[in-house]
Amino acid sequence: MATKSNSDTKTQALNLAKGYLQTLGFNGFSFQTIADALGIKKASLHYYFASKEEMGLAVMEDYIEGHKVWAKKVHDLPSKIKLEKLIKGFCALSSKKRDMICPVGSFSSDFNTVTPKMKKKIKQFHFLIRDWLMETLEQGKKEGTIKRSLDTETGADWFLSTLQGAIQIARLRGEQDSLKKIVDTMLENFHGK
Amino acid sequence: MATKSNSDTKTQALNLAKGYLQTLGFNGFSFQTIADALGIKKASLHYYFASKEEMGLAVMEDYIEGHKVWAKKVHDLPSKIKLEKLIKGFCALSSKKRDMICPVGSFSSDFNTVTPKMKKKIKQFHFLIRDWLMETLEQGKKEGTIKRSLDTETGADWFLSTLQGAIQIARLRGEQDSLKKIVDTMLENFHGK
DNA sequence: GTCTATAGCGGGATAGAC
DNA sequence: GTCTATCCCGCTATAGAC
Repeated sequence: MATKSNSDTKTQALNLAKGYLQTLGFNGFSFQTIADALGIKKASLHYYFASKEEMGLAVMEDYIEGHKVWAKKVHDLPSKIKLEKLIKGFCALSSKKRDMICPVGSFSSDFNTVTPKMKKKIKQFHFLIRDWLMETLEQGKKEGTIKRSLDTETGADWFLSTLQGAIQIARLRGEQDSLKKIVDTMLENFHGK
Repeated sequence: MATKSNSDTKTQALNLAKGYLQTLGFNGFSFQTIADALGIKKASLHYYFASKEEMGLAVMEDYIEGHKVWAKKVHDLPSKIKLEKLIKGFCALSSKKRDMICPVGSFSSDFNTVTPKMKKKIKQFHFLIRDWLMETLEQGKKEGTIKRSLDTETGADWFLSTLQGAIQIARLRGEQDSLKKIVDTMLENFHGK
């Protein structure tokens, strides 16, 4: 309560939007959905967000800022721990009854239906994570926990593809065991001399 | 023209639906979209498909039958070639201007918005491919092209996750180089003693 | 800041003529 | 088999009262 209230309507709406985005996709929820959850009328939401696109952009911006804050927090940790923490974040999404997928992945099918501005923001978030992953893999190579033979760029892309795909497949199946096994196997393959 | 015409309206509609599914997602196209492409009215499509759900089910059934036919065709080939052919199929989706993603992946964000029957069909298709992959990895182990140390189940899941994620990321970025590099790196990791 | 009311569109779906 | 016409619904968005 020192800085910003977490319970003001705009913040609540934003958080609800993030949840719905990751469970139903951007086209799977509406102002009505959020308004119902908040107990207000959908027209009232336009006071905070002029359009759904604007809300979508705010949501993506929130993810971007969130990652930046998180990245600072883990900055001094060893690569191995950082990667584990990133994965834990992904796995938490799909755990028991949350039924969420990765924000970037949630746009996978809707991607061709959103505005150019939205596309740009989604890409921006994707590349932010990718850059962080590349740095972290480089760090791991220096620390001797990541194979030097693994190309950093391809490694980061493979890592992201695997996580994004595995979390979707886990939800499709309604289980999380596969996700954990895939991730463990991937890490074993990335680790080494 | 011996068996079934490929140009009858129902078949054309089905093929259009498959294309739109993989580019726009299931909720991203409508009867109107297909009707426009065919040059008929949307009401006429209800003559072939009672509902959109029924059309969706027919689309998934078509993928399932298509895979079964394909699997028979490649049945006697070595594992290594089979895997390459499967991957080639995936990569062809995203190549130049097709802009498609994998059918299963196209439901990733829409999954929680479709009917139980649809969910079941999507799962059925997913497990069909997965079973085929597991068999093919086993075959590869016998033929000495796939590492024996790789758990078959986890390997198949990892393979699928990677492909599904990588093709989505390639489309997001508007390039295909990453997809090729990821796939090559994955195959290198799967191959071995 | 939240409301009611309404406009305009596009979706799925049906009835019935041709 | 394809058409017109129509229905009902949910969506985004706006205007203006409170």
